[in-house]
Order: sequence, then C-alpha cells, then structure tokens
Amino acid sequence: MNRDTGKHAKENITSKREQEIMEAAVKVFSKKGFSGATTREIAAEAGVAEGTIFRYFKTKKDILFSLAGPFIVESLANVMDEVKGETDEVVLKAILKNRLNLVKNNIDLIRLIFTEAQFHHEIREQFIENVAMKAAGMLERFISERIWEGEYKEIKPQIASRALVGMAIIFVMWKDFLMGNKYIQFNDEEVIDNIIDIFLYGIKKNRMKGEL
Amino acid sequence: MNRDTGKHAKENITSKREQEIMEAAVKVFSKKGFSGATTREIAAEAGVAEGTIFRYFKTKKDILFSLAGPFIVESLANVMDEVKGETDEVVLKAILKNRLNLVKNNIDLIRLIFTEAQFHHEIREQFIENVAMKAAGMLERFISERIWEGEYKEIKPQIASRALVGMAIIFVMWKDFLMGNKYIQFNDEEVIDNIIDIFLYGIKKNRMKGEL
DNA sequence: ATTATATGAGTGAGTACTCACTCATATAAT
DNA sequence: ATTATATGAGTGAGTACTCACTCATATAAT
Repeated sequence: MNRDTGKHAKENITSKREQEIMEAAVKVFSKKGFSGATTREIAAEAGVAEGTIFRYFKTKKDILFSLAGPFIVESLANVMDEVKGETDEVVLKAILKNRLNLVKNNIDLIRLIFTEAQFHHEIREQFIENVAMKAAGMLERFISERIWEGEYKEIKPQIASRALVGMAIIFVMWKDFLMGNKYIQFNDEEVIDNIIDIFLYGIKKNRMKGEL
Repeated sequence: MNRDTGKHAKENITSKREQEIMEAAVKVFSKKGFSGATTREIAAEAGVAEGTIFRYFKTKKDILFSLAGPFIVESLANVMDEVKGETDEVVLKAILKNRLNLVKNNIDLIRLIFTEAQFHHEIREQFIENVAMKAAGMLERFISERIWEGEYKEIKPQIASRALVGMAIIFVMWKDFLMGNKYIQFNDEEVIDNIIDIFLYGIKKNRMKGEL
C-alpha cells in the first residue's frame, strides 16, 4: 500500500509529527474502534500533548480520514513481470502470496478501515473505488483472458475472481480473529497451494492434475 | 439462529419489553457501533424511557452481551435429512443455500457481532466456541469422510472447508458492503452453483464434468 | 358491587463523569 | 526580535446511569 497523506489533495507533505500522530491513531483506533478511542489516548501514544493533535488535524474524524483516504493498492506490475510466461499456477500463487504479504503488513489498518467503512460512507466509497474495484479488476482481466482463450469454463469472471479472493481472505480473517487463541493455524505456503489447486483444477477445462 | 436471552442461564424468559429493547439495540448498534450508540437513542427506538432500559439491563454493555450471548447456530439436521442419498453437489448446495438464508435473515446482528468481537473478548470467545467451531466442524466431517473414501484429494479438511466457506462469505460481505451502491449484484442461485462447481470439480478426483 | 390498599413497570429530571476541542502561555527555530 | 510550534489546563456539550415519584392494574376488604 502506498500511504501518502495530504488531507485534501493539497499539501501532500506530511511532517514527522503528523506521521507520529497517524501511527498512534492506527494503534488506538484498532484497539478501541474510532468511537471508543479518545484523543487523549492518541496524544499519549504519540507522545505529544492533546492540543498538538488539533494543530495537525481539524477534528478527530479528520485523523481517521487521513488514514483511510490515501489507501492505494500497490501495483502488482513487478510481480507480474517476474512470472511472465510461467504457468497459471505459478502466476496465481505469486499474486496471492504478494497480496497476502501486503495484507499481513497492514492488518491493523485494513481491519480498521473495514470496520469504520460501516459507519462512514466516505471511507466506504473511497475503499470501493480505490481498492476493491481495482484489485478485483486485475484478477478479472486475467480470468477473462483465459475464458476467451477457451482455457477456463464459461463462468462469470467476476464470480470466479471473487471466489478466489474469498478463499484467500478467510484465512487471513480466521488467523486474525484467533490471534493468541489455542486453535490450529496453518502454514501460509500450504494454504496458498491448496487454494490455487482447488481453484484451478475446478475451473480449468483441460485437467492435467489430480486425475488420480 | 436460535435467539434466547436469559442473561445468565437463569431466568430464560425475556419479557416483551426486554425483546423490544434488544431489537432496538441491534438497530442502533448496527448503525453507529456500540461505542457510537447512545442509550438515549436505543430508548427512543424502542419507544421507552431511558430509565426503563436500566430496569432490564444493568449496563449498556449488558445489552450488547445479551444480543451476542445466545447466538447459537441452528441445526442443519433437517436439511441434511432432506438431501440424504443425493449427490455431493446437491448436498453442498442445500447446505450453502440454507446457511446463506440464515445469514441474510440476521445480517445486521452478524455484522454487529463480528465488529464488536474485535473489542470485547467475551464476544469473540463466545462466537468462536458456539458458532465458528461448530459450523466448521460440520463441513469438515463431511469432507473428511469423502477423503477417507478416496473420493476427494488428500487435502486437509480444515483448509478445504474453510475455502468453501470463504467463497460463500465473500459474496455476502460484498453485497452487504455495496448496499445501495451502483455496482453489480449477482443472482444467489447462480453464485452458489458456481461456487460448488469450482469447489467440487477441483477437489474431486473422478471428474465427470467440465471435461470440455 | 364498591372502595381501599398494594404492587411494580415505567418515567424523566438529575448526577457524576467523559471527551473533543480551545486558547493563553511557554518554548524553539529563524 | 519575530514567528512557528507545542503545551495542557480549561470548557461545555454530551453521556451512562440513578432514583424519587407516578399511575394503571391487581388484590383485599367492605
């Protein structure tokens, strides 16, 4: 993800202080939710006085929006280049692995945005346009091509891509949900391999695997 | 789901008033989140005085817990009976359809519980034990059997079942997320059919479908 | 049948406390 | 010396929760 925080597209430079406050805010909002968090806590976490927060952000809500606003999906271009010419299996695995890492590295912020998207339509709309639609589009195009080439079944690419994303997401959610819990965890590599296997050899017309 | 609300296993009868307050609470909590909701709003929504709430619930938190506590997954036994002897395809579709309806009918409460599970470990633990584990176990057993019989690939049943659930969940989340949005919706029937198709003919060793 | 007494669900004004935001003052940077 | 930045005590609107009181209904007394 590419974090970059000029409040309203203007002054795009974020000072060190501003960054510190934003990082503290992610922590506190994640832990208590936006409404449950207090500006006093955020200030303490950031190591500044409460008043300082309001020098950088007009309102508490503005802090939240500054976090959610510039949440842009990092390009997959590099990854895609690296696996150019490889089998679908390799390509899809590379994509999933890359996205999963992205999610892992930003899990708090992502969870926060998802949660608060329920209550703030600005965040919801931002997220749908900047993240969901773009990310979905990428996979959709990949799948559309293979359908066109007659390699995949005639399924709606939107449904297929979402199914794949769904399989991946649930493992993140599950893991995150169980944090510090006694229940079983899985090895990421194994999970990705299995997901791709289920996905591909269900959608591929010419099977070359799992034929017994 | 089976809602049944005696606070602590004792007096299991909930008066009409209590029910009214609880229903109002689901609405207000759903819309504003637990912290963002006020007891005044809940009272207004329920059509009672603020004081009345505290005659039935000791604290605001107790209202939330009374909602999340008795959230028990309705048995699938009936559905399973109806499709006894049918193909996997039919059985799995019946299960998914049934669960999907359950979710649809309780979407507000479910979203609420998911959200607040982040902030209240009591809810999180309750949910994991009463819902997640039981629901997952059911599918896992189904899949384990087929693996044992040599009908499915040697995949960890926990991974397989979660993958299936993931595919289903994302469509609910997506739909819920986009509520009143311009983007495309899908037909439930079609989605379920596609999900099962992807799942089954990816996991089944003896293919009989999609062979071109 | 009529009247007196008791009950307890329901009320809403009041209380103690919280929290986002302000502003006069101090400190640091130029 | 002037300007920019930071501070944190202070403010007032709001909030969870309390409690003295009401009043419709049930029960007992006549």
